[in-house]
Amino acid sequence: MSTQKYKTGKIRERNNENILSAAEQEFVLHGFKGTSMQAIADRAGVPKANIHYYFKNKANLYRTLLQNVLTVWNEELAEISPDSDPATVLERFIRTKVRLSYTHPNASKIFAMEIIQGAPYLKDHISVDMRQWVKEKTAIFQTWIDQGKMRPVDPTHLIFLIWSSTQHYADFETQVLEVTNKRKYEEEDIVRIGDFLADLILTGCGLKKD
Amino acid sequence: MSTQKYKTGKIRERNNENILSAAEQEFVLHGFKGTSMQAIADRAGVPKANIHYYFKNKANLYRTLLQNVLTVWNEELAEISPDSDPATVLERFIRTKVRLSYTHPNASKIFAMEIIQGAPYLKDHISVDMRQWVKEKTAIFQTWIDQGKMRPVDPTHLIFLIWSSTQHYADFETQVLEVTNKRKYEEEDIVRIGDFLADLILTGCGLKKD
DNA sequence: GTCTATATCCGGATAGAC
DNA sequence: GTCTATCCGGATATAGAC
Repeated sequence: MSTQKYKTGKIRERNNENILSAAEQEFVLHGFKGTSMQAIADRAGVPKANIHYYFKNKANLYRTLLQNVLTVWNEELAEISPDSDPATVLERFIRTKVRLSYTHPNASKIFAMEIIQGAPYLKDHISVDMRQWVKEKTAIFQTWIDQGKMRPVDPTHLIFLIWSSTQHYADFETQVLEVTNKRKYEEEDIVRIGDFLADLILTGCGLKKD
Repeated sequence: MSTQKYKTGKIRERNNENILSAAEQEFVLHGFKGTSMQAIADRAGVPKANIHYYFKNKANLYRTLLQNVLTVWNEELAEISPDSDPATVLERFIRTKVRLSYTHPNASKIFAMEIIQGAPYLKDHISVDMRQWVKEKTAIFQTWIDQGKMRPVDPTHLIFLIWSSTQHYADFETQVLEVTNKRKYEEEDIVRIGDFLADLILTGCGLKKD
């Protein structure tokens, strides 16, 4: 800082972003242990030693990325109130998660691999924050069920269903694109996926007219 | 073979199984690149050099495991005929996949990580066999829709929904157990999950009475 | 703050004794 | 067929010149 030669850390900021972006891609491709600092450095276009200077070590860099994932998801997922209309809330929830799979596929993939491998860096977050989040949301779903506003489906598994079916389009992108013979998702694909999932799940919950 | 000292490869067979089982666990925990042959050897209780003697190299061992996954899935997933009852077929498909997530969680996890990382070893299988499998099944779903036997939902995305929602209980086992505050799945959990998914998806497809 | 050079250790794979 | 010893490239991390 005292010897800062450039205008207010602009270079540092850019380097930071480059490194985080490069790390994200490498961690998706090879997992935490399988990713080398050298590969991240090469992709980011900086010397390997700089990454250690910025992030201390590999685990710290990885934790920063995981934290970013959780932040994005928290910011985008609107609040749910028991007074809201169930169909509206569920549909917006589903469509938001589908869109996040489209806009932040790597975030979803890193999170998925972390969980699959036993959540060594996220176990605390899951057993505290995430459990609390699910508890609050299922309570609201349950009041709707008690009021006869929706079919009596298990609220916890409903959340798992929405999580899994939406994140699938990010995590299993390769499989989806190969099976449907596409090169990449288009805006219209995302709309159609949202249409399909909202329609089927809302119908399954007894929240559709027809 | 010529210098075989033990009864007809019994030891070799046991070693093979030990190595495969150990490798499965290590690959789930650390991914392909992140897994070391030494760790597999330690877990299997054999010298590292033996694994190279049995499987030549790491990629070969990994490919063997992937092949086992595909074999298990193919064996267990019953055939679907257009003359069958849609509700019966879909419910059996869902419950079979839920049970496979319970009985073979590591198989599902290795497959999931392989796909998330871009399917470097399975791309061919996906773009040929899997695409063909989906093509056949969606054609059958479509005839049911044309005959008015089920609601007009997109058959391809219906398959993705069933895949994602069922495999979720294997791949995201850690998250599901932490959120629901359980130590491990019990037989009754599997039945309840099957009940929930069959009920919601069949209702969503218009295949339920009430 | 940045980057080169290096220390130290671990990776996959194999040679060769048994 | 089994296992010890070893090769050698690549891993994380840091020391120290600039």
